[in-house]
Amino acid sequence: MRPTVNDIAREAGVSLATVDRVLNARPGVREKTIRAVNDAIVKLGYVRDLTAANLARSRNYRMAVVLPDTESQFVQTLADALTDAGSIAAAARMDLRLHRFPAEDPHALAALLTSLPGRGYSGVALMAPETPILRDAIRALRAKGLPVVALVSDLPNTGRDHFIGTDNRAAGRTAGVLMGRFLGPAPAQVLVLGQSLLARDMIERRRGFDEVMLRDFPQLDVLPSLETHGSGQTLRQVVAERLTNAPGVRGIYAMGDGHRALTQVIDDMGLSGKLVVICHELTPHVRQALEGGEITAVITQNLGHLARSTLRVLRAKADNLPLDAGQEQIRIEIVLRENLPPIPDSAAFSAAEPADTAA
Amino acid sequence: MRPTVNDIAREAGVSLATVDRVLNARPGVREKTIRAVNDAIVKLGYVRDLTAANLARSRNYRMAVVLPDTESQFVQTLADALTDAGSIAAAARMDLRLHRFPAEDPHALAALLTSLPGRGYSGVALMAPETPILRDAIRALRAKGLPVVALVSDLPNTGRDHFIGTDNRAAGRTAGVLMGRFLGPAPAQVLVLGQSLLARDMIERRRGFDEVMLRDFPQLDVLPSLETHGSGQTLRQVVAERLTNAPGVRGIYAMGDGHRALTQVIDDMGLSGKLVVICHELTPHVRQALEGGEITAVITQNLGHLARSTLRVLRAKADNLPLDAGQEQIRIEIVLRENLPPIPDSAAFSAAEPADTAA
DNA sequence: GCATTTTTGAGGTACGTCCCTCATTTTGCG
DNA sequence: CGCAAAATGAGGGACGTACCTCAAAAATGC
Repeated sequence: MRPTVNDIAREAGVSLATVDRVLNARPGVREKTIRAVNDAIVKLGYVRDLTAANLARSRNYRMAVVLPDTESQFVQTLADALTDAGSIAAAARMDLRLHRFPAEDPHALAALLTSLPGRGYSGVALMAPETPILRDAIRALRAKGLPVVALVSDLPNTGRDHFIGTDNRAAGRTAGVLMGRFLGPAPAQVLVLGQSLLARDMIERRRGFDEVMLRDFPQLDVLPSLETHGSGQTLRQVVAERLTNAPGVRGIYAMGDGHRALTQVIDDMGLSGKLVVICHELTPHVRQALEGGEITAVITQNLGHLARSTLRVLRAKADNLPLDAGQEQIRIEIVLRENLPPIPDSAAFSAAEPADTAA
Repeated sequence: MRPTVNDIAREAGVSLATVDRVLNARPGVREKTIRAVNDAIVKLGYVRDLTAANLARSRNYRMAVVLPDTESQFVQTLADALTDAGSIAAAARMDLRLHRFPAEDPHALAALLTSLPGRGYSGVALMAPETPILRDAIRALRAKGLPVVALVSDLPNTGRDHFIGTDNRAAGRTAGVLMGRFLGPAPAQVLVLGQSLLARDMIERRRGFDEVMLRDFPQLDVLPSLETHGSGQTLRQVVAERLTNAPGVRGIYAMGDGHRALTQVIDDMGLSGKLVVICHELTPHVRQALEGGEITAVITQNLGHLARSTLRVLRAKADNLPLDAGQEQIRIEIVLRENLPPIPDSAAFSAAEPADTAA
């Protein structure tokens, strides 16, 4: 049998109340007694039973997730992943609520954030570009005791409690190595596409990409970024024009969104499989293009993992508990057609229990 | 407030006892009543509180993890990851125990497995090569109600409940694409190294590798596998000999263990950075060789994830609950120097609580 | 309509921890 | 030494579910 608080009390020769005081860091216990209790804890190998602790606390975790209302597949996929993770975590007292804000309206975002503390939330996860208004709003949240977690794109100067996502500079470097090695030793030109919504991400990726290209692949000529501003129309035009006028282009690095339009141009020009195309984020479109050969490699992050990590981190922060750093690290994944993860069958339950509606 | 069983009872117009019978699939309830209760559950959005349920069940999960006693860094790293995950899961009533068996002795393994049911275990995770004796031992375990989970290397014909690891064939294919694309269009020879401990893995990797090489990179000449039998000595000799006698070798695919010896040969011959070297499993040595340039790319799986997944799956199987397929899927990861994940600082706690010895 | 079986209700205890109150003992200080 | 303050003990209710027993009610068969 596992030792319980009662065993600790007996072992330490103190009362249950004292053990409790020590365990929960309540005041009014002598240093010496604290030591005696801790010794007993170590000696018996006591581990606090989290299920019982959580029950007793009867704590609820209402968390807000705030995302831009962009209709991009990436944000949509992320939202889905978060919703999924949330519905599973509901069994552990989590109550995750998604909020969207107008992508280009920092004031609306700030207003939304300001309204959260009054609504019973005990944590916020947020994906948004960093602005001065946002910085203030986040500081205000934290001043009210709400932990704030940055999602996907870091907000380093806001004092956020944690960042959940990949190192975009390293992701750019990874894209660079793949581009360089896939293109081989012959001279060639590389097209870089970006938008500007999450400017920080784009800048960091570009920086990492250039870093590697300059250092390791001098034979490759990386053209200046083309801004697409999230418009498929613009992207198609710009890319078609470049590919026609610059026949030396053999690689495309798509840092941002708009993969659908990109795939289309490549198909239209009959270039599928003839270019090295590297992009970010494994959305359904990208998956298809990877299988179809329009896209060569994808640098991505596991959104399911990111979503679950978000919930765990929010909870740990709300309880002021330590994190398992290894588990919360979001990896930079490289996906080729050959290691495309199978689509997990969402109905792939392996249980045999009949009345599992509530389980 | 979240609805509880009491709310369900009131809503359905039945007693608490009946709700309990329905929730836990106990007999003696009319079809009609079951429906009424389930309707109330849906209507109120009731979700069983797992923390309370587990507490009430006061169920303990003593699980056995059985690994070969190979002193390879991979197995050692895996064991460490499992131990780490186990100590964290202890707070959730998990009691993970590691067992080692003599790598080449299926009888000893079978004896070990047979001894488990009598020792209070409620699940087994196992990494071992498939043999007829093992098949029988696993069947016996399952007949006694112990779920059996295969680790790293699948045991498809044993009736194991679940497999936790990567698709080795796909991993081999991935290695193949990288090798092919990294080597470029010029003809070259590729050396393949393997051992034989976990024969199934090696065969599958080789098959996947060849599949891609034949189909996509006909200019590359893949030499027959060299067996190293896990001996660094042998590996060094064999590889040195081949590299000297076959000057066309520009790539090495190391399917199995022995990275330390491999790195050494490459360094000794002054070939660091001049060959495309692809291997499996990101152990500390491999990480170092990746940074040093002796190894170009690593196909790996996240052992931390694998370990945590193992615990979750064992627990779910023990409780006969459904799995979250997406979360339990172990991905085939490609690691280059540029996306080498930082070593998670194991002391990177972000809590501020003082008396956290027991938390 | 009666006996029998099946279904339902009522109530209680347990799980391990949290958190509260009130009394009692010990300690520190003048 | 005496008094106030600090430390500790004793006890109990709560969290939400599981699981048990026994009695009562309802459905079923004849």
